[in-house]
Amino acid sequence: MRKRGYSLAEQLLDTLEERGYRSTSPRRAVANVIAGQERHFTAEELREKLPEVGRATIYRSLKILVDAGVLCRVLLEDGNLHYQLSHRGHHHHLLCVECGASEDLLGCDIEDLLQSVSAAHGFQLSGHWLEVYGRCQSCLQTQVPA
Amino acid sequence: MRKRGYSLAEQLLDTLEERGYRSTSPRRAVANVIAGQERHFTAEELREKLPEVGRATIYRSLKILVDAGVLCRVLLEDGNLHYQLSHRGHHHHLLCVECGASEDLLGCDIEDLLQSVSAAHGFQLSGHWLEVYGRCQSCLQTQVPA
DNA sequence: ATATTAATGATACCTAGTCTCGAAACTAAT
DNA sequence: ATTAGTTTCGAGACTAGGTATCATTAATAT
Repeated sequence: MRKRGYSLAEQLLDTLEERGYRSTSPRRAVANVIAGQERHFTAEELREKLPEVGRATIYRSLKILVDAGVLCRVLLEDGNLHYQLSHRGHHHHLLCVECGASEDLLGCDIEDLLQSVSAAHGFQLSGHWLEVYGRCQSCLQTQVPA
Repeated sequence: MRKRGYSLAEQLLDTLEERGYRSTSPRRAVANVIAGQERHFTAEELREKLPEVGRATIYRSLKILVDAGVLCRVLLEDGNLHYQLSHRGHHHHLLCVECGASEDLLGCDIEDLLQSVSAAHGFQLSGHWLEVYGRCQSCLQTQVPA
């Protein structure tokens, strides 16, 4: 839908502008770092990479991006909250506990299953939270190489 | 397996003793409150009910009870951590967002489903976290009574 | 009874995040 | 280009929820 050379960071900023947010230099900095992020990251990590950006601004930006749907919150097994770029729509993550890789879990029947199980209990489903932890293919292969 | 009149609070303390923990008066107080708890509760709520017990002791006790498997951590939709008595084994919760009621989700195929989905992605499953939110039967019924 | 060890509470500390507020920066209208 | 009206900013105070330290106290083993 957009011209070539249109970077991810620019996309993020455009999404914000569409929602009435101004394009400011701290937000550009945040967008650039996030766009270059290969894995999920914490607010603290973002802060370390952008020491010139105020703490409140980091948290504000994260919140805005989550609300806009371009970032999603991820709960790690240790209970820590991370963020990662979200691919369109509601989904869940497969998180590698070794290298931190994550994959989106799509096209599976979890939603339907939950719906029917809830109904069986007389519950009207309103939401759910699911994270799946494990070891990814490449970590399994490099493991015990001797 | 035990004599009659054997209360839940006593069971909790026995579980601790079996694990080498001493039976102390703060722990008895904690066990009594937890045993009488009908819903999930926060560390803070426990603290309010036991102002004579030190903060550190409250948290230490909760940790021990979670490790022992008699309590489990529950993540609410608002992101807050709660605790509730766990019925044997690994399971998930249906949590009513209106009244706070919770039911264990048992005997469903979620584990199997996750196992096969993970395998399809080349992941070796090590764990997962699932909470399901909604409205329970009785809240649905009392809703809009006019 | 005594020695040993575990557990306690007070308090200091920490992490992660929110709130406040005057200053700075962005945008739109002249 | 200036200006007016907003939004956003960062510094720093503050908060919630939890952990670490440690001298004292209490529970158990001998």
